[in-house]
Amino acid sequence: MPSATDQDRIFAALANATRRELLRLLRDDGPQPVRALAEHFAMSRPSLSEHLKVLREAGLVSERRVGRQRIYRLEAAPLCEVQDWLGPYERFWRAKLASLGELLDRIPHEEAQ
Amino acid sequence: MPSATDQDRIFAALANATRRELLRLLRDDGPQPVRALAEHFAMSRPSLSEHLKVLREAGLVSERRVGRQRIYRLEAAPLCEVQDWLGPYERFWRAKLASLGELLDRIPHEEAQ
DNA sequence: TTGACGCGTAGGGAATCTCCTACTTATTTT
DNA sequence: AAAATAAGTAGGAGATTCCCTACGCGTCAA
Repeated sequence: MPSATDQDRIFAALANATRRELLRLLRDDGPQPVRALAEHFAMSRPSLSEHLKVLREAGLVSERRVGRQRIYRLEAAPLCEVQDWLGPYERFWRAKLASLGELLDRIPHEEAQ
Repeated sequence: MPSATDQDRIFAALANATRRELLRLLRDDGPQPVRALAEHFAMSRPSLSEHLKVLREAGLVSERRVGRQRIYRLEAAPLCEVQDWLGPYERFWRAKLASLGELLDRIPHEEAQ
């Protein structure tokens, strides 16, 4: 493949449970150095560094150096792009949920008889 | 790896431009047999079949046999799950866009001077 | 029934992913 | 200055991805 698009990089970054958990930690606990993040994983620290690199290259986190630490911070902008991509599909699952709703509405009626 | 979760399968399925384009075609042009889908790609048809398999295993498409054709249809429910996953991040990019908005609001003022 | 069609599966090759254990670099502490 | 700390990089093993060609299976047409 010639070159990955931004979208490719974003979706690929999200396609891994460790990386999604990293994003969640940065969201819920705020910016943190690598060491603090690493405490939540069984994985080796260098492996985690590489996951952070993937997130960085997708624009999902940013890094700022403080002494010998590197504080990682969540950058949610690329997720906005995911949201936008999702938009045109929304009516499809709304349609599904609506017809499920109708179905569920009918059950109590029948039980009431 | 022990076993991929539903989320893993969904995000991984979306992490490929060909598969996202397949979903778009099914969304915009409705349910279609493989042959019709294949016309939009330079790729070999068997390769496309495998992409469809990945989408099927993620629950993003369903298949129904009609004669010797298999009609694929978009199933958007898993995308609803993506939407839900995105929810807790929303306030982060809203915050970013808001402060960008303030910044942009200021420019015309300064130019008006 | 023979051949063409629509589609999936098998098997394989190149590239990429995900993990590891060293090792390097930069900074802080003693 | 030496040791310790924080984190990235190098290199490699094993699994997975993504593409291909060849082939098998079921269905329809001649």
